[in-house]
Amino acid sequence: MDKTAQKILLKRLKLVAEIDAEDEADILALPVTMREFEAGIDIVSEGQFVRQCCILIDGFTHRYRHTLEGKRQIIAFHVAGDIPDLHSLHMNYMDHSFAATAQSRIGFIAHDAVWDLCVRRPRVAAALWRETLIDGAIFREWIVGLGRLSGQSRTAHLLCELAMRMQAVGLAPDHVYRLPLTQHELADALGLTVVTVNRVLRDLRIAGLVDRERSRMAIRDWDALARLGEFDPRYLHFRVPVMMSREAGREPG
Amino acid sequence: MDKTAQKILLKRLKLVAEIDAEDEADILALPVTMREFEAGIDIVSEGQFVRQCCILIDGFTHRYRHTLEGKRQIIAFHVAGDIPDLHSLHMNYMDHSFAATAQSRIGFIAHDAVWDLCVRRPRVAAALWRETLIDGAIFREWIVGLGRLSGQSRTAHLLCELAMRMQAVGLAPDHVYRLPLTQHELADALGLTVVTVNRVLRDLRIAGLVDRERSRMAIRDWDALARLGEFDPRYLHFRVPVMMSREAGREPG
DNA sequence: CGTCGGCTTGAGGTCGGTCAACTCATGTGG
DNA sequence: CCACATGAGTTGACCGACCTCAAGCCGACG
Repeated sequence: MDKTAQKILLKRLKLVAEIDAEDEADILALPVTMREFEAGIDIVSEGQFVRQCCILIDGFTHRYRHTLEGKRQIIAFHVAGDIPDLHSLHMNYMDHSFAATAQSRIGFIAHDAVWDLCVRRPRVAAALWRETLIDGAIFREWIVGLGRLSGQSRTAHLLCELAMRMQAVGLAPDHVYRLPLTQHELADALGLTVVTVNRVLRDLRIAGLVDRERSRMAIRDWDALARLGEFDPRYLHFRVPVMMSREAGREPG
Repeated sequence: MDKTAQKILLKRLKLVAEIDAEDEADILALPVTMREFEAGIDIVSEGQFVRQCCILIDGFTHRYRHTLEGKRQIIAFHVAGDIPDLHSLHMNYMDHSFAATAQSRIGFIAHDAVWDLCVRRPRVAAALWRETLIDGAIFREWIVGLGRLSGQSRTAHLLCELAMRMQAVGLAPDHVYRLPLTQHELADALGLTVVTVNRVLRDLRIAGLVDRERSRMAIRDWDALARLGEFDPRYLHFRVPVMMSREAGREPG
């Protein structure tokens, strides 16, 4: 049996906490059901009561809500290894929706199995708890951005955040990564409109900070972009600091 | 020895999870150190590495960050019973500050003691985890508001949220509660300026929705305010639904 | 009784929204 | 192979919610 999902989960949990051999065995033994979702499809919808968690194997997903006026606000983006609805383990009413941004493979793990694991392996429980706390730390950062930063800065911040999170799972070599988002989706995450996002991206491109074509995003001047976005990666609470400035990140030799 | 802090914690945890007699005994046995803080004083500051959690006994506190421009964004408000920095149990680097809005009594509990409790009492660990998840759910709600609602709606939403959270701990009878916030602090929470907040509050008062004088906040028309703020309390994930509309909330007889 | 912090209000500016048109790449069917 | 539709991106013109600046007000307090 293919253990892709379990291995990705394991790798992620090792990134946020200490995991020993016994923990590892139990994680690898988790029963996971795989499913594929096309872009734009809801994986879990607001209002549902769920009995399983999702782990993103590959692809790109987001969480969102609509206002009564029909405006959409994207609350979070998720990349491979993320467990976007882990919170449902404790609050199984979904107060927002979770959808595939691009085609995505999702592993489903029954809450019962996760509970069981948490009871037997407190260290894993701690790691999962920590995962949800990092989720929360990212929310806080978005609040600061939405409340007090300009559209430009917010955009810069988001691009830095995604670059760093993708780099952590090996998906953003040289600050180049696949960002399968329309400008409309970016706008709904940044609290802006498509028109503004378009202009912001144009300005960032002209200033030589980023270079975007199709779903490929390239950060050309990390330091400048991070400065503009007031990006301080410590809020991501990686166990091992990740260096991103131009000078760093190259293997010695 | 006075067990005020432990009792408040116990009451709160019972609100979010099932707690049995043994759990209760261990919670009441937690060592807590009390301290008083004046309004405006940092209880924990950004950048610190902390080794204890805080529980708010009484008063009013908030969490905040500053942008490089010096603008402040308030990330959360906290009322009696809240554990504002519970996340520090797993991520002891503080990525934001935590301060007393009004004079407040705070109980400090060493992380070690909480860890110990979590290991011995998985049910309590689950309750605490759940607490942090509700914190996160509130962040999500704020993101939606900051990104996609008007200043008016955001303000209405915040006033509803605080009313309901205070009602849950018995501090908002008849939708009247103590809100010891300056308009400046409200503005920094809502992503607005003092001037705008002033005008929004005036309009809400004129429309007969709220009535505010000094630090006393009275919601006059809950239904209208909730509608304006698109306030759906399910995101607070109370175990027992709280009814707030005009018709409800009165004791029968 | 003067000062200070918070509240209130007016006048004018701006960032980002709205509306609308055009381009461009992709895909589909005749 | 072209006609056409579709969806994303791009740009201009105008508008409005909210910001900035500034002044006056009021109660608390020394």
